[in-house]
Amino acid sequence: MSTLYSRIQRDLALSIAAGEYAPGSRIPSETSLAKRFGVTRMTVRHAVDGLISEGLVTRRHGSGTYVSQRRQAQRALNRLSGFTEDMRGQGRTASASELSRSEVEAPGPVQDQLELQPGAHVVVLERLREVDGRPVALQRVWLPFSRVPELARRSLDGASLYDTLEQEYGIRVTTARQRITAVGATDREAAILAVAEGAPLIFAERLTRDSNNRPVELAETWSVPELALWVDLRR
Amino acid sequence: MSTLYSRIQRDLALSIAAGEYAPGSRIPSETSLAKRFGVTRMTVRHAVDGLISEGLVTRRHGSGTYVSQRRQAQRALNRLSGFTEDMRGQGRTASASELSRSEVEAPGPVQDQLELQPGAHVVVLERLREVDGRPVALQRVWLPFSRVPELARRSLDGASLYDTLEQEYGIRVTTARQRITAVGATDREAAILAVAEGAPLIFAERLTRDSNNRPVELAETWSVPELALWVDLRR
DNA sequence: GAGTGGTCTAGACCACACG
DNA sequence: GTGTGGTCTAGACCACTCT
Repeated sequence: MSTLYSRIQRDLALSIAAGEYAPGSRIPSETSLAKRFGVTRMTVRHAVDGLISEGLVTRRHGSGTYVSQRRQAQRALNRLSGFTEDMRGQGRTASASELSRSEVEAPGPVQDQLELQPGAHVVVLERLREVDGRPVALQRVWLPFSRVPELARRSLDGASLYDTLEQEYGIRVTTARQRITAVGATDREAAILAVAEGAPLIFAERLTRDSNNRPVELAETWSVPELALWVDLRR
Repeated sequence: MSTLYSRIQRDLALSIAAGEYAPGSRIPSETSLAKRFGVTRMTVRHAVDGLISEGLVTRRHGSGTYVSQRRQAQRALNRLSGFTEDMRGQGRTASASELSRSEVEAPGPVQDQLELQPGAHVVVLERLREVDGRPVALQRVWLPFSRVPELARRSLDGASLYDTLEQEYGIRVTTARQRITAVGATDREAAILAVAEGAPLIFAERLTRDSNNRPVELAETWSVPELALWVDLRR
């Protein structure tokens, strides 16, 4: 983790967040950054590549590398990342509180998507996500009980789910397929997220897989519209 | 365009498409590919980086680089493509009818996003998208008038906007940033899309750029929830 | 012309997976 | 241990932008 390029990437990201490099302005050239950090230009390029995939800067051939315009709190879709990680990258404070935690027999659709045997059990977590103190998303996560039995009992307490999966179970999530649509808030969702009943919400359903391509997690997320998603596309 | 890495990337992509490297199997190591193509490993890595962002392969540290499963679907989903093209890829019949077409002074936010001078004019197109005969999306597109003056007068008549831009104006769209959220239908949107007023809609705002990174098109799309979006993610 | 990013070389050592 | 990808060096030349 503590590679040179990732530290340079973080340093630059912090400078941008601190306003040292303003939106629309040019960051120092790759050559000068290489000199400043005492590395080669290739290493600086690797770091800047990371900033680009974060959406923080864009390159212009022959001209320079420019800080992107300020965005609202948004979730990047290009990378599979945890919620907390995402918000931190945008200079925001994210927290999570656990609403419920249980172990149940997998409902049909969940069983299908997680590729479980009939009757298999799942751990169900419900978490409320907050950004800068305001509730922004309600999340329901289904995990195969056989792979993470302890999670049925122990609270995550705001810890990153992906970190926990990796550190305690050796499960590394690598890919996901996400479906995104719009729904009207039910009375329960409205109450939890402090919006009107029927108000539009972003609904995302994500099936995450590990490095062996086995399903790890089915996550359903209801987000307020302010927490827009964004994605960069190439032709 | 004919850089070494892009040719190697294309060669490998063709080999995968031809089934020479089957899904789930390992492609040759970077060292051996470097030898085969007569380049350094860094150049091969650049090519493989491209295959990864296309979703064609995944790397596993210490193990190898493997051809992804479900590759056709991934390609279609993570690529910048037109609406008609998108629907065709899902086996559906898409059509478009033009609701309005005009030339106006760019409103402030549009001017900002398209990076226009104050007072610059834009062409505004409104189209209704239909799939299998049902209205599914209302689209409003803003284009800099100075770049596509004739579009203010001539109907597209269902022709692909991207094809028209490329063939008649030599503008090749290459990248886009898309923001996705949920909104409630206004009375006009409700009437056009045949949903209730206030019903949840998917709202996507897309800024498309050409190969010089200059803004080409700002597109706003209101879609019915049935027209969900799919995205594949990698960590 | 000067400065910027885009590509590429020819090596090196490290971290990880697997038999 | 061997082979794989991950990182990094110290240069070089080219393509593009801006003035």
